Amino acid sequence: MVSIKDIAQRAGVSISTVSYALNGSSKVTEETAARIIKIAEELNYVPHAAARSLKKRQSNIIGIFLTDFSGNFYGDLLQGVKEGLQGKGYDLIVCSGLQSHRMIPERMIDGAIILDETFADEELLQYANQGHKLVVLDRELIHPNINQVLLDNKAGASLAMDYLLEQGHDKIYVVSGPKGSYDVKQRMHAVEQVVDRSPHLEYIEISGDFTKASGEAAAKQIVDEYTRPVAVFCLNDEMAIGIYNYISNHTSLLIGDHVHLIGFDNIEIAQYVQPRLATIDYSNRKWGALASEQLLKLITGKSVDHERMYVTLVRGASVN
Amino acid sequence: MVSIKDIAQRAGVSISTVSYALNGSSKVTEETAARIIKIAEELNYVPHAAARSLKKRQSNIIGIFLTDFSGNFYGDLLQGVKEGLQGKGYDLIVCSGLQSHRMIPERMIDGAIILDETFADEELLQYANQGHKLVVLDRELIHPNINQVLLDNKAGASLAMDYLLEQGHDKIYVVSGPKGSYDVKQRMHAVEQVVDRSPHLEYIEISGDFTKASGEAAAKQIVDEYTRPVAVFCLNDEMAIGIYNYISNHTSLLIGDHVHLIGFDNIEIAQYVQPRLATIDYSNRKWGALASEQLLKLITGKSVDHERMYVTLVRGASVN
DNA sequence: GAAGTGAATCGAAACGTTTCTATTAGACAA
DNA sequence: TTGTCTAATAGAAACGTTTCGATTCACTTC
Repeated sequence: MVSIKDIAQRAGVSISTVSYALNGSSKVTEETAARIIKIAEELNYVPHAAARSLKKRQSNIIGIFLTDFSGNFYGDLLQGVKEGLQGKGYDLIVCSGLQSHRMIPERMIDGAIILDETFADEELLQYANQGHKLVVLDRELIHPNINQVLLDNKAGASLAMDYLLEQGHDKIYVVSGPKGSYDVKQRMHAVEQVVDRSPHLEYIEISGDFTKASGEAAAKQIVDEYTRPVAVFCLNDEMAIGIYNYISNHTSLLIGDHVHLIGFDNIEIAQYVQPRLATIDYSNRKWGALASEQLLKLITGKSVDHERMYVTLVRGASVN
Repeated sequence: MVSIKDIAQRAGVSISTVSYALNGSSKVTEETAARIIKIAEELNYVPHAAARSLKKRQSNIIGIFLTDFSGNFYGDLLQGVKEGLQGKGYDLIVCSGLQSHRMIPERMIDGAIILDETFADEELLQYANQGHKLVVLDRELIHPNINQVLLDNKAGASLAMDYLLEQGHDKIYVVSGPKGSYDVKQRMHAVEQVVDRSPHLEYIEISGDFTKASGEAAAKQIVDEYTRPVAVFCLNDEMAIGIYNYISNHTSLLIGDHVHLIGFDNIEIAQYVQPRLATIDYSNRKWGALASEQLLKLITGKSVDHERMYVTLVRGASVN
């Protein structure tokens, strides 16, 4: 592999001159610079990322961490992050899995966006204490090196509950999500608030884990207990899809008729199932863009403000 | 940041001893090793990835390159790759965009899986010539440092065409994909073969680019020309979904009735649209696993064989 | 014409590792 | 006692950069 040293030799200059020339420093004459750059191109020179980041103490890479790659969730978010980083001199890498946590302390990346339950709060705080810059999307964490862009979960859950209430229900099944999840806590909290202020309303919590399979399990329970039309609020769309699957494969009940169903996230499938799934919408793309924007501010030492992602109700024939 | 040097100082040994101890070399006494490791833990030591990979000339990271993050395509593939790498000492990063190509020549990764049209063949061959190990999923490329795991596109396209033929069609619209794409060429080639051997069959090519939008545009053309029930083969499901969108929003025609439609890829949405989209199926997860397996073989110098991904027909009410 | 100035270039140290070679100190044999 | 061997440890070079400080040399300036 050709290094700066080879170029120096061929050009008859010192390696420092080559480095300056290649980095566009004004310390070197235009003509020598041009000559050096030409030689570099001829030799097909490419800088060695590890060497450079060892010396410069930065890699110009930022990482986004996801719990897993499957699911219909991430495409637009990643696209948003990528766009937010466009032209800022940073490259994006996507990581998943416990193994990959090491990228942060091993200083392979200059900053991280976290949407990954497999990180513990303490772990993240430790990284932040070591000077790493983080943006968290799935928890609340106060630290000078951490910023957060959170969904307005409470507003979303309230919207969903109110929509079901409009239909005159007095009993609502709520299919929850992973226990530790911040989003779940927030959403459940809002559910309870709605119930508290509605005299004749009760809710039944069915525990889920945000997967389709757990949606199917929930559906089974709901169907087994079925006596009259019911309302169901799934804390995410993925589980709602599971409910569609179960209901249509194992029963003759109809969604939107016997089972009034609303989800959360507005994943793409939501608009293709019959009847259309009512849900809570927000722009994943914007979320990603906001996150990367905040992270760049953190890295460059600019002041940051805690942004919030607003949500809206998407009505659908799965309710009413 | 604490380095090996700090540990050495604190333990009263040389840095080489620390390095040996931390790497589990048998050159150092068990007790000193234990002592050093304890200190390292106390100090919260983490190796500096860049320094290590500069010296060792490898990063223990492999990268997968995708054209873009959006689309309903990649989840399972990535999951498969990740699983294939499990416990092999390599971490996975996902990259997208022209910018990120640099990861390869800058030696940030030890190998790459390519499913990304933004790489030119020559570019990849150049990398291979420089000793980089690659597995390509979207083209045919012969080189000792390149392996390929390709879809059986021809079989898939033939299956799709034959399925439509079974319904008695004598005219088939084929919505194609990006011009340069290997998969598209293969599929179109198979289409032509089927047409050649079927006396009374003609096909009309509509150019597409694998996006939903281009599916909608194709649908418009098909609808404008509509006189009697037609058959449509979309070279991927994404465009087929575009056709669903257009037909249901702008016409009173019915898919499966007036328009017999089949796609390719069996994306998740295909099973939720009404009527179910007929398509060509293969396991993305397996594809990814195979790819990573081949890449590891390439990296460790084992002999490789060119694997192939087989496909099957998924019947659906969108045809017939 | 000597001293000073500034631009261009060079040399060397440093970043944090790994690993080759050298040193040290016991253990053992003669 | 002396020498040899071995196990443990230390020292130093190297990986490919960047960057600080030093050097050179052609010009001014007085």
